[in-house]
Amino acid sequence: MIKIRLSDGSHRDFPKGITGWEIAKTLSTSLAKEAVAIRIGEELWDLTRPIEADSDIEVIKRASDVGLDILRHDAAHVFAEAVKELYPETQITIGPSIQDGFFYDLFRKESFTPEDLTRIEERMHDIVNRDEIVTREVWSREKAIAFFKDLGEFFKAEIIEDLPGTDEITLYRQGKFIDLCRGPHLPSTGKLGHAFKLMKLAGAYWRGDSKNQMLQRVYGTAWSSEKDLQAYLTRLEEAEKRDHRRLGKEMDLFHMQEEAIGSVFWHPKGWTLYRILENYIRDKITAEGYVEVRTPQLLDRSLWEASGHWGKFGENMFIVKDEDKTLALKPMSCPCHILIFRQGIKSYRDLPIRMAEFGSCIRNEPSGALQGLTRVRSMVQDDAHIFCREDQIEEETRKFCVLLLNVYKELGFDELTVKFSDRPEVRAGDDATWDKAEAHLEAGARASGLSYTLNPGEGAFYGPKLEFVLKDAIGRDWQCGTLQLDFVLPERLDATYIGEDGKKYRPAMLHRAIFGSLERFIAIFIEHHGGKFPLWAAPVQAVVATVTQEGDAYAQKVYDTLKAAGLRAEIDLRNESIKYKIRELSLQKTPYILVVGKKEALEGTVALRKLGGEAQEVLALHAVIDKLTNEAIPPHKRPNLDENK
RNA sequence: GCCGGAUUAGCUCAGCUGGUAGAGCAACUGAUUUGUAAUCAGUAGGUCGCGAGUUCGAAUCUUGCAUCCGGCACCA
Repeated sequence: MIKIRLSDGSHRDFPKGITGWEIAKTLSTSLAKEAVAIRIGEELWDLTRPIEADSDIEVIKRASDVGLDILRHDAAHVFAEAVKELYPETQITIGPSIQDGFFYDLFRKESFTPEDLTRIEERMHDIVNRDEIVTREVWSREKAIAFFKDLGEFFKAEIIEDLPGTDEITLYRQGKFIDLCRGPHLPSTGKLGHAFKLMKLAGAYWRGDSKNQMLQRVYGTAWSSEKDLQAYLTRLEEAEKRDHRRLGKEMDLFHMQEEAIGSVFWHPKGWTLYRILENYIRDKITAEGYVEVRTPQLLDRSLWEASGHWGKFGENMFIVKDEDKTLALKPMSCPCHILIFRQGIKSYRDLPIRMAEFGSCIRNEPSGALQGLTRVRSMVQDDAHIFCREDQIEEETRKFCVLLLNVYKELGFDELTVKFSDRPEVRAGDDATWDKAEAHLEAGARASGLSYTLNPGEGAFYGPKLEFVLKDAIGRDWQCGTLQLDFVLPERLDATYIGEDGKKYRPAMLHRAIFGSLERFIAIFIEHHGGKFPLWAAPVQAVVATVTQEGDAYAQKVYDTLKAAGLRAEIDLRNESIKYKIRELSLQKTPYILVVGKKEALEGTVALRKLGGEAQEVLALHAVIDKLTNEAIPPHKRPNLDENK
């Protein structure tokens, strides 16, 4: 007999060699049904693997995070089995579980078509129905390598060859299919169920390296129940409805076209939104002691060579020839800000200097990277560089973090994660400089009280960075803000200040942005709100709509009053039914519709209808103005009741 | 840049195996003067992304290019 301690703390004795599944069955039949694996100590085991010694175990249920992960991995195996049955000439490579599902990378001369995916998916359902027993086998490394080479699975053989350490590897067999895998897996393919779907076909490089062979990647989604699968598909549809490219067109905010790929044509409403957000952030940084500058867009090659950008990003810069000169469109503003800093002599008393610019930057992004407003070639950064003494780094870092958190919160983003990215392989500056920079930035991050995760090797070429990732209304992560500590550029471009002792010193430079690029941030802002902007940011805040032409004169008066109160209003006098106008204006996501007819004209009132609201409110005109102007105050100009105490 | 898919009226889309283009909405004109998410009727609108080829004949087949979409790689 062996002693098993369960996750609720209770102990039970079981015969040696009992399996996790058998234990689950003794606990309850429903638990056994839900079980997909067990956790034994730190390891995850198959349900059918015999337990030989005293252990702590926990039954993993299919709907749990770990359970789903296992389920999705099983889906990947069933997928691979289906592929090998239908297209035996295919080599299978890796097939991990990922968020919401799994993928599998395949190598085959012919391309898979969407029709092939349908066929494969059908076969997957067959395999689940066959309920093939899944067994775990332990092989020697040599045997496994030889086996896969013999099968013609050269990618698999290469994976095994590169596995570190152990001489033994595990394989899982189901039906005629056998795959390398650490496991655990479900006891049989039937346990997977049918809540999966193949989603898309894509290309992916072998081992993630663009120098390698391109493989065919198939993405699938898999869930513990049909209901969860449906919920997921519904979530995708909802995400599609708030896609900024779609809303940009529907709400007439902007467009893009072939003649200017990667650049935006802002329409009046979109540009209004743009200016609102730009002015908002301008107000915020001005209050924090930033000064704003504007620097050139076309700069000589020699500057970019000196800064190091030419060497690292030369290929991604647009070059302009002028007689015997070579100029580049600026891809970023930092060298320019150093050039301003260098004008005149700076004293230690002048620091910190927080120099901001809404810098128009142009980068030749790879064509395949372009994506709506989120990845463009022509963008504006809410960029600023803080020149400071070494002993000011911590405080400046802390201040920036506070500002950034406040901005995100005011704009409706409540959840934030932070990543600390340290030195990349290809970098400028010596190791001692990097040691110092990383230590300072970490201290600053700690001083701000933020918790962060390490993102190794992802720093900029001139310094380590903090990356701020916000979560939108439907749970997607977006990296927007950044704070980068740089000792390298001030050195390369020779920025100095005079210290207390009259000697020259190098300032430290903090590169920082809250939005990142205005274009990208606006895309996120649109998607986060699904086009239903808070009143202060809505390009059109209110539309006066008449019931009949009898109301025209009064409607005009209401409209004039709104405009005089500084509201962004429009008027709809068209000869259409009020039903029609409301429908159209609602689809345009107009925050407020002010319906006026004969009755309102007589009484000097307005029937106020809020977007998304069922009921309307009949108010006196002045009351409507009060209500709207009050609601339209931007968050940073709103009196903060907590602080007024 | 790489892999796959798409590109038809202002928008959303239909057009099977090749016989030379269609709907809804929008626009325009007229009627209607309407009370909270589509009033009715009529009119007009397209070298089917661009170029080449096959064919008696190409939106449809082949091919090159461009852009977009989904990934991969990249992201100062």
